[in-house]
Amino acid sequence: MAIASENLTKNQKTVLDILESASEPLKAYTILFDIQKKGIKSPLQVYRALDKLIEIGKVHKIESRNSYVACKHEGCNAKTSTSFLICENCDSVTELTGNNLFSYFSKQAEKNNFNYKKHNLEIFGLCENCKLKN
Amino acid sequence: MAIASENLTKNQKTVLDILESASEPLKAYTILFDIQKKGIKSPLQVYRALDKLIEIGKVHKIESRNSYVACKHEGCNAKTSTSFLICENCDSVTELTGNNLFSYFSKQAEKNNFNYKKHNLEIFGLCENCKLKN
DNA sequence: ACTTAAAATGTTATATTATAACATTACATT
DNA sequence: AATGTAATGTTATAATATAACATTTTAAGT
Repeated sequence: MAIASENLTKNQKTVLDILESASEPLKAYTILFDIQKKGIKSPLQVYRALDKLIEIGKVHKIESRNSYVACKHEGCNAKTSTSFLICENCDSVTELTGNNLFSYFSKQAEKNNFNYKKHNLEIFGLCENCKLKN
Repeated sequence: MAIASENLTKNQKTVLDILESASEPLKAYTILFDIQKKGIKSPLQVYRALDKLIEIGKVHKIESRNSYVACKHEGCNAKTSTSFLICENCDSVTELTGNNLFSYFSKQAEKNNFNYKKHNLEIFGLCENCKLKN
């Protein structure tokens, strides 16, 4: 059975909480420093919680920034594939959904006789807010 | 004026050479160990060469693997955006080109009122060779 | 309830990836 | 030759992530 957020362990909940209350992606050591009062003392405890949360799809990693973000989509199937819009000005991140991405990438891969399994897409630019300001 | 490969410096040439002769992406410290006989002694020398090569578009970074690959496209405009097919079995990497990716991502971004600047796409799966073997 | 296997934890140490700081050298353009 | 920019060399250190191992918690079956 899939693991729901209800039966997360203490450490996992602690890490997920801080990611969910953050408006931007957080780095592992930022998470660590922020929750040391809650009994988490070592990097490994953070990384282990992150690994689990990523595995069940509640958290995604932004590879180009070594940072982590909570998934806001209820039934997000991004356990494997992820697609983000990343603002270069304010570092905010929006997750793209929709299977059109999946089918588009499958096709691109097929053209090269490549068997698509999953993907990671990071689009950089300016978010709506920052577009207006500049 | 754009910097062509002819006027690369010694360190830059050394690093580019090893990347071009590799069949897979290489990690920075792998590069370092492989070229210590050529006078490069410190990580920083490798990273500086990589930075320059990336800047001029001769090398791209595979973010999810912290590794670097030489660009095989003559007039590659991927100084900013990159798109890869990455084989999970043999770690080989193929770079995708074509502006259809650009226009597709622009559209995806626009749907979210996001001003597209560049992207990084990593598609994971099985390359043609490994598909046949499995 | 007891057993047991799997998962999670706590802890210390260490590996891996990348940059800071600063003095020096090469080199193209005046 | 003078000058400014880029590149280099070197040492130290920052930032990111995992190894190893002993212990505890949890969940599932009997």
